[in-house]
Amino acid sequence: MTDTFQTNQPIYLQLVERIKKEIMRDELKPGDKLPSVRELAVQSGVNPNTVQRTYRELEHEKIAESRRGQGTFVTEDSTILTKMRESTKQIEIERFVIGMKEMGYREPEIIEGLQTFLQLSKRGDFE
Amino acid sequence: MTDTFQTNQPIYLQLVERIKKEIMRDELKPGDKLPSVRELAVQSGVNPNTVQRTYRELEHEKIAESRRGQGTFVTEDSTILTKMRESTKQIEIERFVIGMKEMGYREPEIIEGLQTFLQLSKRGDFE
Amino acid sequence: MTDTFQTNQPIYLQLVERIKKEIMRDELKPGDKLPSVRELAVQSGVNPNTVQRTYRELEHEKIAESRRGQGTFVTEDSTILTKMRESTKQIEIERFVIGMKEMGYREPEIIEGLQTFLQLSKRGDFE
Amino acid sequence: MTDTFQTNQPIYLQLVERIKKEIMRDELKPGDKLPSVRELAVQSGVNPNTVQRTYRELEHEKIAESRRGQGTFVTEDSTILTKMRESTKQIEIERFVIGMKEMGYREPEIIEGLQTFLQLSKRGDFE
DNA sequence: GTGGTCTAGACCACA
DNA sequence: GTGGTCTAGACCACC
Repeated sequence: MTDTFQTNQPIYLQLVERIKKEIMRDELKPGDKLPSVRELAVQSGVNPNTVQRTYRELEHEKIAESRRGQGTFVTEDSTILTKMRESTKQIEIERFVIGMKEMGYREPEIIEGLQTFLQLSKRGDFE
Repeated sequence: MTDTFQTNQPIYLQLVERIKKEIMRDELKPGDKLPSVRELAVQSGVNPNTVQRTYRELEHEKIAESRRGQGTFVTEDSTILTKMRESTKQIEIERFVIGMKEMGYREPEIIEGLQTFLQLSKRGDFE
Repeated sequence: MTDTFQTNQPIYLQLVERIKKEIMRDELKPGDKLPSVRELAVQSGVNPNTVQRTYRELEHEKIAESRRGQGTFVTEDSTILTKMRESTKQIEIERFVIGMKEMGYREPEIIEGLQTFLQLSKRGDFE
Repeated sequence: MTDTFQTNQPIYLQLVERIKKEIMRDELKPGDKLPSVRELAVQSGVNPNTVQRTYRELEHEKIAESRRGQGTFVTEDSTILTKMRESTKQIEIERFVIGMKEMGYREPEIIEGLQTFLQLSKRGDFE
């Protein structure tokens, strides 16, 4: 099954994001084995080098750990993972609020806009 | 005065964003003249080519128009500008919500997180 | 001029080390431009991708900064560089002492062995 | 009891180092029997193949010898062991000094840095 | 089987 | 010209 990727962001970063989110959603837990480089490459319709780079990036961020001859694993250190989830949340919120304010919206408008959107999306497109 | 730019996003896009936001905040109004390419280039400490590309992009989105020998101007057509403001808002909200949900947060948590952040930022760091 | 590399360590890391040491010896100063990827590749007789990886690693450690279309530069932030020099020194010393102690040497023997070596190397092989 | 290993160096080499150091500290003496492959494997939480390779390496360096059906033993030839101790010491010292010089430190600074470190570690963290 | 490195060569985006 | 990404394919080291 070949995945689809956006063109504006590097594939390896899109893979990083995807895996991070799987971790944050608890679909991947501390110590879990990630698919092998070659396996994910085939799965995603991507060159193994690209997956390597993905895993290397995750390792650099201490989110995963590669053991030669064994595989790549989600870190056992769950505090790193909860920190990641929390900081990603904060960054996401901050970016959103600052963006909205730079567009001239004030706080009540921001909250209202958000709630309106949530209402609409409830009976509609996605969960 | 040299501005600072992020390294991960093209400078010309950062300039586009900046100008769009000035328009959305009504600091630039329909028909207003933008600085000349050379002027903005010097001001921002950027290559004139980069500013050229910025203006080209704004033109392409019908937000600005160049008049030969006169300069570049914010479009007179204010409906385009209000549309832009509205759609940017929607996109921003949608991206935020989807991002949060992909991290496993549910709607009440999203709203709560946002309000907590607004509370904290009220007595604090930035406006 | 093709360089020679050891076989036990990846080339890209050997390049990283070399550049770090040039910085620590003040042969490269804050803000200096590094050779272009392609240039260093030719100089070192190595594939450009390998140099890319070198620069990417340096960037990850905040020691260098790449600007697309312009080049790769030693960071302007000299505190990072002095910190690097100091911590590398400490690590080197610690690794040495621990290694010697694990071999059963005691402190006076370590210092004596070092001084003997320095004496010998003074009238001899290298500076 | 599972040991911990660094990820950047092969496990079998880390085991080699560990055993060599036990010999150099006289905790293992000429003729002593090393643990069986299976025993060390379980002890260290490592694949038996990896221990095999460790012993093969030690044999190759003439530091240990395997006797079919009996086990693996530290060599009786104590001259090999003293030579190893001496050459390892020299290599360690040389690597240290060269490293420091490549960082731009001069001889007096090297000695001073070392002594400072020894002072600090005396009243402190480890023996 | 696993991950890690490297090359050759292509194409893109930016300044 | 600069850096950045990706592919194809090879070879190595480890478990």
